[in-house]
Formats: sequence, C-alpha cells, structure tokens
Amino acid sequence: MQFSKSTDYALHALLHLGHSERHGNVGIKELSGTLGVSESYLSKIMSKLRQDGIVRAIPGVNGGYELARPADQISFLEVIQVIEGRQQWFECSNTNSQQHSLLADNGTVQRGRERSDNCQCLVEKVMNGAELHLYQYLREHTIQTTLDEAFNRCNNEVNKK
Amino acid sequence: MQFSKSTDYALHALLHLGHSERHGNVGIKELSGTLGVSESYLSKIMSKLRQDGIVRAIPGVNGGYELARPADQISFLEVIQVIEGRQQWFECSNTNSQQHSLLADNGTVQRGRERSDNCQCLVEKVMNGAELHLYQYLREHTIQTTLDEAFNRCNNEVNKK
DNA sequence: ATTAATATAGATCTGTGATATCCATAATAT
DNA sequence: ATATTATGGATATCACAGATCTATATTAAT
Ligand code: SF4
Ligand code: SF4
Repeated sequence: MQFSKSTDYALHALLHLGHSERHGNVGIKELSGTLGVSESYLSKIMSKLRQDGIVRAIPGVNGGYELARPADQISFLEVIQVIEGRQQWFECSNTNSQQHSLLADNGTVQRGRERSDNCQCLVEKVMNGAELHLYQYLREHTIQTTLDEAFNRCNNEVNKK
Repeated sequence: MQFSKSTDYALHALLHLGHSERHGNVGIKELSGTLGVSESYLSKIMSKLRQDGIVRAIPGVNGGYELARPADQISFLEVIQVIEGRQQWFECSNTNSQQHSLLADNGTVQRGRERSDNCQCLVEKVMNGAELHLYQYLREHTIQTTLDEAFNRCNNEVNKK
C-alpha cells in the first residue's frame, strides 16, 4: 500500500512546470535532470499526463511540456488517479460467500426479497467512505497551493531573520 | 493503489469472529469455508493477526481463534496496518535532486544554514497530511461499529415492513 | 498413552505489475 | 535538409501478492 514512484515523478514534474511557467516550455532533458530520472521513463509518465489533458506537449526543436491549465486547477487527486488508475481501493472479491449473506443480506434473505439498498454491504461502505474522505482532501490540494505554500513558508523564514 | 486481498480476508475473518463471539472459538475450517479462501492461506493471515495481539489462537482439538480484545477496540486502521505494513504511503526517493532544493530548501540553501523545520518538504507535507487524515477516519471505525450498523440497518428494515 | 484435530512455520511456486531501457517513428524549428 | 524533441512499441528485470504443500508442535478426547 504505497503510492508508486511514477506518481512521485509526475507530481514533481508538474511542480517544476508550474514553477517555471514563465520561461515557457520545459524539455524532457531538463525535467529528467532535475528529477534525477531517466528520460525514457519520464517520457512515459509525461505522455500519460498529456493523454489526460494535464500537460501540453510540443514536439520538435525547442519543444517540451507546459501545463495545459492553470496550476490551481490541477489537483493532487487528479494526478494520482491518472497515474495509478481509477479503480476503487477496496473491491469485494466474492459476493457469493456466506459472509456476504451475513453482513449484507442479514434479515432480508429469509424473506426472500431482493437486496435492499439500505442493507448494502457495510465493509464496502466503510472502505469507500474512507476513499471519498481522502479524495476530498486531495482535491483541495493543487499544484498551485503547494507552490504558494512553499513561497510563503520561505518568505516568513526570511522575514523572521 | 489498492488494498490487498489479505486485508479483505482479515477484516471479514474478524467480523465473523466478532459476530459469533458467544459461540466461543472458531476453527480455521469454518472461517475458510465462510470466506471462501483456502485454509493454508487464511492461516498465514490469522497468524499475523495473532502475532500482533488482535486474536488469540488455541491449538489442539476444538481449538480455533477468538478476538483478543473487545470488538470495539479493534479498528480498521489497526487491521490494515498489521496486514499491509506500517510504511508511509508516500516516501521521498531522492533527497539529493535539484528538485528537492527547489521545494524544500528554497531560501535557506543560499544562506548556508541547516534546513529549517518550518521549511520542510511540501510534497511530503501534503501526502502525509492525507495519510493522517485517512487514519483518523479508519481509527473511528471498528469491528464493533460495523457489526452494530449491520444490526441497526436490518432492524430498521424489518420494522418498516 | 495414543490418537485425532488444530495451529504454526518454512519452503516453494506462479503470475502480475512496477520500474526501467532501447529503438524506430513522427513532428517541428532552424 | 538537419538536428531536436516527443511518441509508441517491444522488451527486460525484479519484487511482491497470492497461493499451496509439508513438517512440526500443541492440545482435547479416548
Ligand atoms: S460482505 Fe461486502 S465485502 Fe464482504 S463479500 Fe459481501 S459484498 Fe463483499
Ligand atoms: S521536494 Fe520533497 S518529495 Fe521531492 S525530493 Fe525533496 S524531500 Fe523528496
């Protein structure tokens, strides 16, 4: 249960793009050098980010990447989902087991009625609840907020001196 | 980024133990049959749960497993951590890269001072924040609360009839 | 005491996915 | 035209989840 390195790289790459937005494009060489990852590998990641409309790619001489939208509209959640996929964190394996009957259909199977929405699986309820809870947090944190915070922190640091 | 099946099994096994607490021990055969998992595999999981003091194991004839503590003191968080391990979900790979300097040491490296606590890495700050946020949620949900909710839901269901 | 039932620990197998590299191709500025 | 840059496919490696089998230790029942 860990975020993949790809996610790590993607976030750092986007932060770098957000930070040097004024300078225009950033080539894979610069990105690769900054992050300390091979160009080949990072290319794959950037490609994914492009396919999902998070960055733009300009091929050819002096090409490179740039953010496809303002940095405050790129949330951590979206980046994570692009790289890690959008599958649910908890997925029920065997809905046919007895256990399922115990937790989800208790009180309804005897009456032979179809499963009620009110009586849904409670394990999934907790886990999906946790997931949604986390999503809310990750949605509120964007590339921009992270960059802003970096500036504020370090400015305070300087002023305190 | 998904919870492992082992976690799934562990949670279900514990819910089963919590539900049939009055009947005493529950053997691996019954658990295995209820969950639809092989005895061998489930044994490993139960063993882990025992090593961390979540269940007790009684070997020998009529042996089996039982909760080592009240069900309201076994949180989802603890079960997940026992099975998945306690490593952080986000772990910085290369603290030596230029990127690190940009985000974490901006404003401090020039002055040649040691890194300030106030100016810590912001990527980790967001990710660890998310982690702690989620932990809080998972700590509040225990085997007991889940069982209770199952009963309440289905009782309401019956009463409404 | 013997036996059957049960949990435990170790070794091992397999498939899958993350990480990573290389190369051929397409697109673009100069 | 040419050099530069991104893209996509193929491939290699490696770790780990998932799973099974076997031998051993422990206990209840006889
Ligand atoms: S109780 Fe829920 S998680 Fe468990 S098998 Fe049924 S649907 Fe799946
Ligand atoms: S900025 Fe943070 S996450 Fe990135 S390399 Fe530095 S310490 Fe690690």
